[in-house]
Amino acid sequence: MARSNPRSGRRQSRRRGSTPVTLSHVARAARVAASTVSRALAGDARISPATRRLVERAARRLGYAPNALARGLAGGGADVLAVVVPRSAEYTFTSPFHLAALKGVSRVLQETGHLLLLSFLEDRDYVALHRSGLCRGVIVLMSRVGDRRIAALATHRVPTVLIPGDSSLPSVTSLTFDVAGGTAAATRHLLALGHRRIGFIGGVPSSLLHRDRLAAFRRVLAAAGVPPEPALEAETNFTAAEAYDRALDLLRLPQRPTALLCSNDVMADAAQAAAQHMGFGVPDDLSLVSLAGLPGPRPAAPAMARVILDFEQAGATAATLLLKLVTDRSAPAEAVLLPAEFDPRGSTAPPASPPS
Amino acid sequence: MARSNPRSGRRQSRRRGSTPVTLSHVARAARVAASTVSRALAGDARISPATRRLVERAARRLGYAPNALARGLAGGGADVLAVVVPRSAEYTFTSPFHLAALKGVSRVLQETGHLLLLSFLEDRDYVALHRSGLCRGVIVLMSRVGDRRIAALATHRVPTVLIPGDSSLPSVTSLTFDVAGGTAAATRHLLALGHRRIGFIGGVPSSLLHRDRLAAFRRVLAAAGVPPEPALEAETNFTAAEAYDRALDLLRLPQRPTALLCSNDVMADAAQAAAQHMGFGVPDDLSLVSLAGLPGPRPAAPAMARVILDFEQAGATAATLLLKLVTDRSAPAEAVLLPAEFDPRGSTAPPASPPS
DNA sequence: CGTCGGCGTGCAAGCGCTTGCGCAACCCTA
DNA sequence: TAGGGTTGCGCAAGCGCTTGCACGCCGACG
Repeated sequence: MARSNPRSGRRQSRRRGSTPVTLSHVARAARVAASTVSRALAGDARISPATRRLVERAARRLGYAPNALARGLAGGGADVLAVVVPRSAEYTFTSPFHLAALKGVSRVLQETGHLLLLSFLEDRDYVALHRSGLCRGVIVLMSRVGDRRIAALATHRVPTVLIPGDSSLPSVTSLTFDVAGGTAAATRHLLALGHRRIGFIGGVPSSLLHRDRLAAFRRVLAAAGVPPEPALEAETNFTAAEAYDRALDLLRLPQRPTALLCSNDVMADAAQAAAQHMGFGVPDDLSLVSLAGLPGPRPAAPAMARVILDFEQAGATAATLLLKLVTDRSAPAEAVLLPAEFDPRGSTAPPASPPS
Repeated sequence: MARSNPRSGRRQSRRRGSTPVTLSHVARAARVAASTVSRALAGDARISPATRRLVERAARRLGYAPNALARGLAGGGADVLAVVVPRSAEYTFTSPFHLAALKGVSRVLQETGHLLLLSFLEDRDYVALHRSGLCRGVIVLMSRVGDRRIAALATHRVPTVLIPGDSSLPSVTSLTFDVAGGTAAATRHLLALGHRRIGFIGGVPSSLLHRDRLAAFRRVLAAAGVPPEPALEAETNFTAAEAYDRALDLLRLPQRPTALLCSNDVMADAAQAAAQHMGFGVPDDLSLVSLAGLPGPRPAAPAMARVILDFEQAGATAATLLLKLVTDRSAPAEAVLLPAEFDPRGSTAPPASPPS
């Protein structure tokens, strides 16, 4: 052990070897106690400026890198936040929405000098992840309703932020898009254009966003006196392929819908392809609305009418909120509602045959 | 401290509170020593099956979750591998190639029960990341030539895998696509079709892949007796926007190229758009080749002739190699060469005006 | 001139875990 | 029944760091 001989340790101060430089090495080099080094590097006000400079120079000279494990063990934890996505890595790294959220989170973490732990938990326990000490808090992206692991996070008081939130877990800080409002606006827009037979191509029933959208859709129709028609409501696994098939199904109905509400851009594009396949033009023969699109221009033509969801901003805000939760464990849970504005564009028009 | 009173601790075994359950809690519950619990849970052969079962049941009953920090401090380190990308999170989460590699890495890590630490290091020290103990090894994605931080990883003996490799660092395990071979094949293909004025829209000069491509391009041209023409070689920052502009520049040349080699699919698509903008059809007026495409079908028409780079496979292999390096620190560095096959498709044709 | 506050440092106790070593108790053989 | 070798477990030391507390030094006060 080099450590057994302080003198030799100091002598080879400029070594580029692989011997890990620890606090005590710095302490010996600076001729102070390890605790003084720890405090000096942490910016403790009790350490005199002279000593601090001494320590800092010694640390730099030796190439000291603090051991996050030890620091975490002794103190609060490492400067790491986790993002868990209850979907496969394959899907996560493909979904524009997940990616946008990850961008936002990453941006904030980088600005604040934190590291990102990414986990695609399909089996692992969320609480164990935090218990392991590897991260100080977790952001859960697109959790499913009734996921017991999320509830466990709450009972174990793990700093957590949900995107979107789960109304059955009010004690957990969450960011939720007002998809109900956006969907309602989109539905009203179609009603105002004269549509009465409106199809709804949703996602999986356990999706929080799907639930909110479907409820809003039904509510607005009911308020307008349009009788509910289950045959016009379809479920998918949020993929383009299934959206395509369901769109085909709906368009082949004896009384086909004159407008289609799709869960997101990817699915709306698929529905448009399906319509095209059947010889229907958008928006002349069929109005199309995407209930989730990222901000910014999209190349497709005609410009799709969409509800805009800024997932990147949501990710950034989530990270900021989590950072606050982590530093102040007693901070109250918040439930932030993010806007989901409907942006009507070229893909909608009055139905071809005017309503009777 | 609940710990001060073992009895009360055992009594509330089924508590859902937030008191962290430690090894010693399990030890008391199982009436054995902490070391025995540690060994039993680690699968040490010295522990009798009976004791092991006892310990396992106690651990499960208490909801014990090992502390990765402590484990890492005492033993080798946490089960975490890091992927560092020397680009912004913004870019990384947008580039299909980076995402594909991340998919591959994630898949392997999930299968082996490891966690993924993601870092977009623009300033931070790579070595410090490892010294911090937070990860056992790092995968560097798309590093630039001469990045001193990569060299530092080697001198500090940090388990590292590079995608792609850097030939100036033979001691670091790396995965490199044979882009030279792919580029050469593509260039020869164009030459065989009769093209003599071939444009090259590359990336940044510090990119390893860019260098290999450009060198191979020049080499093949020289071997065919085509005189070098610097005006036909363009540099970009790998974005569609710059590729579009450079393509426009090249196509406006008095003696415009009859074929274009683009660094990747995104840039080739942009070049096609530029050609279209100028009224040139592909492949009739202009042959187009992408020097980097992911496997699998692409929607664009005509099907782009491409050099296929399976980044997802590369990511998976990198993770596997890194895992090996981590467990066996004395394992020799490997330099794996991945295929980069040229797949000629509809976007190339003989030049409109036959060569003189 | 003796004593009382700071102020700046050092000491030592842990954080939760792994692991080398020692020590019983056991079974087998002679 | 006594010797040896296993087998199964506990003890305690440490991994590198933070932090409560004690202590020595200084000037300032009475």
